Amino acid sequence: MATLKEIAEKVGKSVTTVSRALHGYDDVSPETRLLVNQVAEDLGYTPNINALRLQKQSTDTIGFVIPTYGPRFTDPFFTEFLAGIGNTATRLGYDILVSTHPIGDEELFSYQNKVNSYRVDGFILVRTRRDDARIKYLCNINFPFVAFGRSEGECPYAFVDVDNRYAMKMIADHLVKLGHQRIAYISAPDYLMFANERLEGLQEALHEYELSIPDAMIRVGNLTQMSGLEQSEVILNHPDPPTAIVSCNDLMAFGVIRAAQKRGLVIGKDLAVVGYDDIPQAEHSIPSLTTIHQPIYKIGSTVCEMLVQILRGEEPEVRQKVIKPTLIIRESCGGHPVSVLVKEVNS
Amino acid sequence: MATLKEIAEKVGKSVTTVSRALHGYDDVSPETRLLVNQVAEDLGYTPNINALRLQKQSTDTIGFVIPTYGPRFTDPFFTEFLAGIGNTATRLGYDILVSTHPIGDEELFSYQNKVNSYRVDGFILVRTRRDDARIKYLCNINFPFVAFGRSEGECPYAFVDVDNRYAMKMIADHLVKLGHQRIAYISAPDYLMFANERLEGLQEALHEYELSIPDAMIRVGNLTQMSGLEQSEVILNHPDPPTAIVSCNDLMAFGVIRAAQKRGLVIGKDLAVVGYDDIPQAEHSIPSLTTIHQPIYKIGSTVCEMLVQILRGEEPEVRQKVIKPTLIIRESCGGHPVSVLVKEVNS
DNA sequence: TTGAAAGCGCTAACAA
DNA sequence: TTGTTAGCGCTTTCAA
Repeated sequence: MATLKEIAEKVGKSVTTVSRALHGYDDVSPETRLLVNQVAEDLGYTPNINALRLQKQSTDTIGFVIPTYGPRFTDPFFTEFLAGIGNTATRLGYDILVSTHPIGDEELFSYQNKVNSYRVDGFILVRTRRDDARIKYLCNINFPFVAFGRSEGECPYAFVDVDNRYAMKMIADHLVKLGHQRIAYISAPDYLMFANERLEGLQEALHEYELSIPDAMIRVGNLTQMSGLEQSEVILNHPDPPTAIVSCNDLMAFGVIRAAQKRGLVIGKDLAVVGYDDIPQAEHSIPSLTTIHQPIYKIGSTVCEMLVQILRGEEPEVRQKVIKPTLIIRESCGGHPVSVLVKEVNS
Repeated sequence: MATLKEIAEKVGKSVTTVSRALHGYDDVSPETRLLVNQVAEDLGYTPNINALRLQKQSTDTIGFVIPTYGPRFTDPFFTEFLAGIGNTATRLGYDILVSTHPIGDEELFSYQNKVNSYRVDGFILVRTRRDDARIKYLCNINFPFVAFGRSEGECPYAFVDVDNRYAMKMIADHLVKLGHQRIAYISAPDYLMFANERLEGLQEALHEYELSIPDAMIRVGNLTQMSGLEQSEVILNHPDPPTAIVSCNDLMAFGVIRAAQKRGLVIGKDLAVVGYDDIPQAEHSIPSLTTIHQPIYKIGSTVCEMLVQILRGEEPEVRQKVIKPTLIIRESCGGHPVSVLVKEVNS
């Protein structure tokens, strides 16, 4: 409740002097400074953030619009990412203004509104699209942002991304080494940049082995477990079913496992399954899931740091970071661990 | 970039008149109003939110501090809850200021800081504690908030809660009906209000059947899958192990399942497992999990609505809502569904 | 070493 | 129907 004015009155000095004393300027007498600090302390003075913001025309706030798919929205990705940017933002003195918006045309309003009303100084973007209206808009008006993920188009914006092609190459190597030739893939909608990259990456990697994925073995899901289940059923119903199914995220991979188990297939023996994300339950499921690990928390934290650097006018050394993910080999593709486990479970 | 002043200059009127025209006051000539609106439109005028906030001394912003347990933080609860409050807040014209903070003493600073610097008009609290410093603080300074969950202490604050005792009664009834007598429980730290209520609820319900849980059969986990696994191992190593294990959340229940399967127990036959939360994978896991369903999205939405009502000075009809959850019976406790499934899987 | 004045963008009481 | 004035809380230039 305390304001500079109140302190000024108590101290018998002007508001200006109080302000300067509090900021440690050296053109204030030691006694005044001491007194001012004392009184400010007593009154529990904290600057009014809105006055500050109005005055300096910036908000020290970062916008983060979470793209949702529906009310039942629980992708574990977001909490971990949010923790990454949240903790970092707090550390650097920034607030995070979060809102949620279903993917779609009016999603952009959510950004425009925040820009126009001076609510935020910059944005963090996730789930980039190949043709991304958000990126185009922000680039156009030259508004600061950092994205997790690349996009098509020529705007040279700052981003952190995971090397999806490299990841798919590791998966392909692994599966081929295990003897798989008929491999299916469950992708996500084509407009999502990562879905596209992963699909292409897998195809290219298999191409090196003179293998390819038949069109019928490529299905598109919506990233939920349910949809992984549905799409893998289509695949498994095929007259010439695959021996391995790669999914572009873990949630759908669990759907695949569920579908396969439903029809009596033993994962790791009759069918190999690979996911992508390494969400916590990937480690503890039965069977545990072979998948690609991305350091989500770290990525969130890095993206946030880069943005703050940009906001502060310190151009970051690297504006485009590409991180190599790791392949985590567990039980769902077979090999030694699985056969052991299967015996245990069925005994 | 446009301000009232600019519009005023373009139109040749005063700032005041422009302001009034834009707000639809009726003491502005129709021509002026039309012109002003026209120019405002052309210039893409949006009010400067910080000026507005400074002027009316409120922020239309709701604070939400997510209590975290560590960097790897992916409780699906939070995204769903966040979607609930986020969508509702947007609809009602409020912003959500999110921050994350590890549970602990300095968690309170995060609240005090936001209050003192006028960053938010009110808070939404989750994961209430029996002795909750946040609640005490906010009650003390009479700052608006609504919580998901009750607390001990005499402050009559507004909350939404799930009837935990009722939920545990349903679980007890179900298990006893299936013939279980030796039941174990994996709880969460005692300071968490819900953990305490659920434990007491289960004990009371079993008491009606003249049953009780031996001390050795009550273990405390930290809500993660890993910890469910660890605690259930202790329980299962007991010379006289239980036939059913109830966990106070789904994540730990999955840990229990994992531990049991590791030692060759068939869930639903050798051991019944019950969770709490009904997170998405509860439905799709193998075996699927019998658990308590709470409408998290709806609760988030309701909590947000109540808070906005309070902020607007409209006292909500009910300040303390208690919701009855539902028991979702699936495969993990056995009965018909499981035996069928087990055959399928093992065939 | 200090203070007066102006200004950030907006609203509102009051006067004309 | 419109404009002047003051004020929200703060920083900063300029003058004393």
